[in-house]
Amino acid sequence: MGDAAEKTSVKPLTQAREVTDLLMQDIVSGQLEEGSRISELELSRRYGIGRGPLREAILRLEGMGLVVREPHVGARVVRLSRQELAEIFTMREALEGVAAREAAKNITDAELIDLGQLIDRHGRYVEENNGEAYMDQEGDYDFHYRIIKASGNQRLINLLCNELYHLIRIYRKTSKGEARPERALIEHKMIFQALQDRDGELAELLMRKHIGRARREIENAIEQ
Amino acid sequence: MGDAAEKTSVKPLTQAREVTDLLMQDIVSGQLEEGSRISELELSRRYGIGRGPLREAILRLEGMGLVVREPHVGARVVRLSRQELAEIFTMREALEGVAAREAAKNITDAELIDLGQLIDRHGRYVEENNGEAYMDQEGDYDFHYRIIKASGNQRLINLLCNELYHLIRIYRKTSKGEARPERALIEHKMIFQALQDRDGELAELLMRKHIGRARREIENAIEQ
DNA sequence: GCCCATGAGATTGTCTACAATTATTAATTT
DNA sequence: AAATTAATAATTGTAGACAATCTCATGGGC
Repeated sequence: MGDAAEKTSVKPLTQAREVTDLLMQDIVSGQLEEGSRISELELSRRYGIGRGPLREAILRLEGMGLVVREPHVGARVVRLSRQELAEIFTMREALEGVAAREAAKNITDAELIDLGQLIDRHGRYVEENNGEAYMDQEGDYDFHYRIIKASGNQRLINLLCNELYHLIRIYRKTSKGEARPERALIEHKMIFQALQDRDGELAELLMRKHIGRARREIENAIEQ
Repeated sequence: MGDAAEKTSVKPLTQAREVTDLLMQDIVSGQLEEGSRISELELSRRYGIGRGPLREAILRLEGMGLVVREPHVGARVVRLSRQELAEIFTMREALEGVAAREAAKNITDAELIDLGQLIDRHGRYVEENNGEAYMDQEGDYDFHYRIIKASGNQRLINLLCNELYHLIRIYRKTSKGEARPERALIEHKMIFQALQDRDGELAELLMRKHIGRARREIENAIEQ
């Protein structure tokens, strides 16, 4: 019961850590657009800190894949080609698949109820807005986040939610949202049913199909 | 056709990058044992550099998961519990599964021949040394590395070979090698056959079973 | 007119010093 | 004697200055 309390170490915020979050926000929100250079001097002045902490922030974001750095040249916001994005989705397919499988084992009844309500909201929204994407896809990601979290695998959660999803968010702003939200809703419902039935194998299979469809859409997109 | 040449950017080596490799070696080789503190001043003196580049090295290793840092306290070599290691193996199971699937599509005939020879060497070694683990497991990892590389998915390659495997190597030195090398050899042969047959689905299934067995051994290990 | 070399400017890499925080030790109190 | 508090030492966080490298513009040669 105390396993949650153990992790409750309130880390003191250093400038470097604060700026890491700010810089990440600027990147995933599109404020700093993909491929644009990141000047240490300029950003350190903008955030009102020295170059040291800012370099630490850049280093951290590089570790997350949001930033690409080249010696003696500098850092740039990452720019993903269609193929690289497809590679990420291939990984996501596999990882969220196991996340769904583990979630079927570990999800609590309370979490299941919440998830069901989320799907209901999603359904009403699609109905009322006649097939429009749910809240700019945020609702869709909410669904996925919850299942990932319910897996209980801390490393899986971290990789998917704190690394891959940020990368996907960068790309997402340059693309239209879910192409067929009704279809997504149906698949969500099926996955939910599998979780309710505690059928891990089916949950994994369905999740992989669900994400695989998105990957294929990316791969089939013309140009680049 | 020039896609390979594009990536051939010979990055200049900065002190920070050199020391990152040195420090990583010291960690994965066990020179710096798991859980031990990493003093910035001490290490910067040992490597003959300033604290700045050393901090960069630590930051990078933190991004790879080899080092854990706490504000105002310092960095330590990561220490994995049995459960955390099992979590990593769960991810590896999924990721190497898709790697095998992709490899079945993309592996070249030349790579297949090399892989076959590696298995033959492995087989002779096990025969001659009567069931002993093959070269302290390095041969086993060689097999896995090649399949991962053959997948062609750059991000998958990077995550598995440059992050997860280093973590596993830290743990490995405190554990005995493969428990049943004959069994591993059989499974390797089956995976190889699936790759030869270009049967991606089967390759994935076999790879997942293969790694799943290792994960279960970890989970069943007593204590901690 | 185009290509290559040279040099000024700008940016990143590194070092040193200082500030802030934590860990440790010693003294004091109950 | 044990526990608490205060002072000291050690370590990390941050800032600023200098060195090394790259970029870009200018000028010269073919």
